[in-house]
Amino acid sequence: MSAAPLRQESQESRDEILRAASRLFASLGFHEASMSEVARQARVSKALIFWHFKSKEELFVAVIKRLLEPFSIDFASEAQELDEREQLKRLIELYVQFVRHYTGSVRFFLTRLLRDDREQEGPASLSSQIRGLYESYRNLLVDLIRRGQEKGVCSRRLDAESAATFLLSTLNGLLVDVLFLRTPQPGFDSILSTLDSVLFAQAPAANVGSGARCGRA
Amino acid sequence: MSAAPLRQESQESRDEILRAASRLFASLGFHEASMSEVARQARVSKALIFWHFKSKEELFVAVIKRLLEPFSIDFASEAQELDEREQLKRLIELYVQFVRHYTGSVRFFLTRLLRDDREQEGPASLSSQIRGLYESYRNLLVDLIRRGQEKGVCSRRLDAESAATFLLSTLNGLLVDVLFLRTPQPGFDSILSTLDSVLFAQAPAANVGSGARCGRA
DNA sequence: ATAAGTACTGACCGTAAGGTTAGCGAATCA
DNA sequence: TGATTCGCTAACCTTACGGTCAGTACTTAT
Repeated sequence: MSAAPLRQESQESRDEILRAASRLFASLGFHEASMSEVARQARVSKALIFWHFKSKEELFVAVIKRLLEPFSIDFASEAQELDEREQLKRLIELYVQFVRHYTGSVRFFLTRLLRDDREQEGPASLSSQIRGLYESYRNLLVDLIRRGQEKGVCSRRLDAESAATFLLSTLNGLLVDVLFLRTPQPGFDSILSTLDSVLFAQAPAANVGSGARCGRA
Repeated sequence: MSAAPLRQESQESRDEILRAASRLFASLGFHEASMSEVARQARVSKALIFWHFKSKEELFVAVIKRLLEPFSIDFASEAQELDEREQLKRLIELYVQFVRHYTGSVRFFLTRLLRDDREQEGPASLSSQIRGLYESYRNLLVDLIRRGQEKGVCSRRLDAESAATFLLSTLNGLLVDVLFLRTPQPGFDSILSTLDSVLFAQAPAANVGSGARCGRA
């Protein structure tokens, strides 16, 4: 917000605050994380937090903004020359990697999505942003599957929309396992290879046999 | 807890409190729901709550206990004479119905699961109870699939464990859709029928059955 | 009748929360 | 060299929380 140039100390303390706040909001949620604790962990006075951010809400928004950054990778631009099947696999891999890498943030976002009822949820709200991100990932999948189907790479048993929904559903189920049940990724590989065979099986599933394994690393 | 017989008034106010508390805990979570608000909504004095339950924590536990009750249906006892395929479909249907019917409670439980870190999580903790419930549902699935495979009703492409994991993963994904993204279950039916064909894979696209339709109004 | 216990309330308490204010030392600008 | 702005803090304010307590009407048991 500040258009004026900041001295370096200011930036440093601001960062320290944001880092502490991220940690606390992520592990405790908005309401249970107190400003005093943020101040303690950032080793600054509580008043300084209110000098940088005019309210707890504003600090929260700043934290969110920071956490959302790594999500904005431009999927589309990467892996342009791969065929549809490989691109699809890459997308799935990205999803899995993302969840594994940013588990804390993802948990945080999910907590927000769970809490935010249909309440006044401005288009700039966190929930909306996350839903938007999710939608664009989904659209990428649909496009890719559709193109794959046109070229005969993907199974045509389902229309592209349904296939994407199914794929996402399974991926989200994986996410639930990791985040909620904390199972040490149990059927990860087998699930992914099953997905693979559902998506790419030309012939009806019965005779896919061994060729469907198409293993991940 | 009170072994002594209660007069009726006592039971009524106790129920009223539990009902208000359920509502508030479910929509706001433990920390944001205040005892004063519970008292207000239950139309009793705050002190009465502390007469019935000796702390907020204890009230919370009582609420949980009550919310968990409907989950303890004995799946195994019902639909005994159906064949494996039908039983499996029934189980899936139960899951879907359950999520739709107890959406509030499920959201509440998920919130808890998200929050409870590896912290002191006694075996009697809510998280453990939920995980236990989930495990028994899963075991039911594995058994059923295994029996189905022995009788040649279920596809043998995956071992029973993997198939159950896959099935659950997809179901949980559905749950994510309903709870987090609040999509008006778009691919519900198509997902279920895809699942069906993966599990039973003899003939593609045998519909998962009228019971699973779960039509929205 | 009376003593004991049940079901309940209004007023109160200590604590911790989010947030404010007055002011201090150091850098910046005139 | 002042005056001003920046980066920061200790102390404080208000509010709302979980929880307590003294007391009161009503029921039951003796």
